[in-house]
Amino acid sequence: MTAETGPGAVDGSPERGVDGGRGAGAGEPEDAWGEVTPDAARRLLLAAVEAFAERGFHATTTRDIASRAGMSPAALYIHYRTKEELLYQISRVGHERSVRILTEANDSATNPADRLAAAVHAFVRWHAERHTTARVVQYELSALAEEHYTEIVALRRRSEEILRGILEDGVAVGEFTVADIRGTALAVLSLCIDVARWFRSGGSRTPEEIGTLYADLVLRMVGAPTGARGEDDRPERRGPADQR
Amino acid sequence: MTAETGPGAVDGSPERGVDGGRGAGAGEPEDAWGEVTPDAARRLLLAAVEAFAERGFHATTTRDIASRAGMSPAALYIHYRTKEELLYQISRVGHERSVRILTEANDSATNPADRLAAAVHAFVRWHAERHTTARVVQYELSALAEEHYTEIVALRRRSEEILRGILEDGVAVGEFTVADIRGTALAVLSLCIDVARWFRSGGSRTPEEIGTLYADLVLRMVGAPTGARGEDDRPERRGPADQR
DNA sequence: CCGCTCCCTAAGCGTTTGCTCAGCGACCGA
DNA sequence: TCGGTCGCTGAGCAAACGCTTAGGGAGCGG
Repeated sequence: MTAETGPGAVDGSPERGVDGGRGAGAGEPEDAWGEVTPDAARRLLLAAVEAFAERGFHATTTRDIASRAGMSPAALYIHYRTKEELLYQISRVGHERSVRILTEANDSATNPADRLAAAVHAFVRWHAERHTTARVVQYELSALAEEHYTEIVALRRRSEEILRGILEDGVAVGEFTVADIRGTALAVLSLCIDVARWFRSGGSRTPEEIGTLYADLVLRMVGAPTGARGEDDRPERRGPADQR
Repeated sequence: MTAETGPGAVDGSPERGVDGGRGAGAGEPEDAWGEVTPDAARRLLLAAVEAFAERGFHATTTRDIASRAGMSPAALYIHYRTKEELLYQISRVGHERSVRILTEANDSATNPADRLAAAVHAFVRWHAERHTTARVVQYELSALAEEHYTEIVALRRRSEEILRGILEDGVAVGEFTVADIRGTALAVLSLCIDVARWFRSGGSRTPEEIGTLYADLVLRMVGAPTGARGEDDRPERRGPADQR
């Protein structure tokens, strides 16, 4: 009666929630969480992301989240059953987004080198652009409840499999030279994820630039000929998504 | 009176504390913190490392730390003034160790490729071998008090400078091909550090193996010819920089 | 106008938190 | 034998925590 499963839009059918239907076309909402239905629930989610990223889940109080959203502490519990559910929604949506980014990049080309470059570029760019969200998504997993944790871990395994698949294909067709495919895939993923830890908005590099740098570094890591691909970075063009 | 600055051995002269005098020779104590003087203080430090690594600083209670060390909650405050001071000691000793590992590796050879390989190998190996400690050292910084935080950040900058220095030398003598030295140095450091996040003791790879893998990956990232693998030509063969 | 629903708040619940303090037993030089 | 120090404990304090509950006011169909 009070709050059965949190906000309807986020907890609804698997494809509803934040990122509508592959709206990559034109002006999609700048910040994620753009379509969480009760407006107050969206503000609370956004406030929680900021607070969790800044101080960590355990150091964040429900009073802090509520006041950032301009509400009383009790208002939180109208939209979410617990503080942990807030983290779970953030984590779930973020991981689904990660998997989708990798999947789309993987489908954007046929030869492994282009697929790998596109995947790393898009993945790294997301971690830099949305580093606040990504920090929570990637580094607060251990605060999830047991059931939620296992669900999220399954999504993470999907990401790892996609990346490993690209490396396997690349080795198979002779584009890559990799001795330890599984270890290298893990290292690449780790390299990309850690961007969320150190990236700051005021820095000298844009997310786009870091994406390009990292795509090049990773191609070198797998022994792909690097000089060949000059400016082939248009698997999907995007708007000027530079601000939140 | 009660506890002025914590345990004397840790807070003593800069070179005392945990890792005595370059005991690289034979059977040095397996765990770090081997020489923290009051035995109870060492047990508390060890307990804190475990607890912080497992649940994070904020989710760890002083009662949990004390009970892991087999003591009452009050005993903690005989050796440390606050819970944060425990974290500070762990962080400081860990970062000093990091800088020393990088410094020694940097001095272990003359040509940049060997220096880079040795640095990455040793740094990664430490993060895997002592992943419990390293996890606290690398991922709980934000819980430090302001004054302690700035002190630690200075140590981290030292690490970054050492690595950037190697890359600059390598580019200068033509061993490396790196467009963005600063960005690449950051990426390499990030790659190594993140080992502490995902490494588990039961895994299929030993710290030694991961160190070797990562040294190879990083040499590729900087465009250095990798001597060991495959049929690549050999400009200068690398010494046996495998041991430590 | 009524009466219902939906959001929201003020107040506060029971618990846990970091930390304190009086005191006690073991040890030790005299 | 004795007084003093050291390391530690049992009990507990004030504050902060996650979360609950009773109730109020704006909007709206009738």
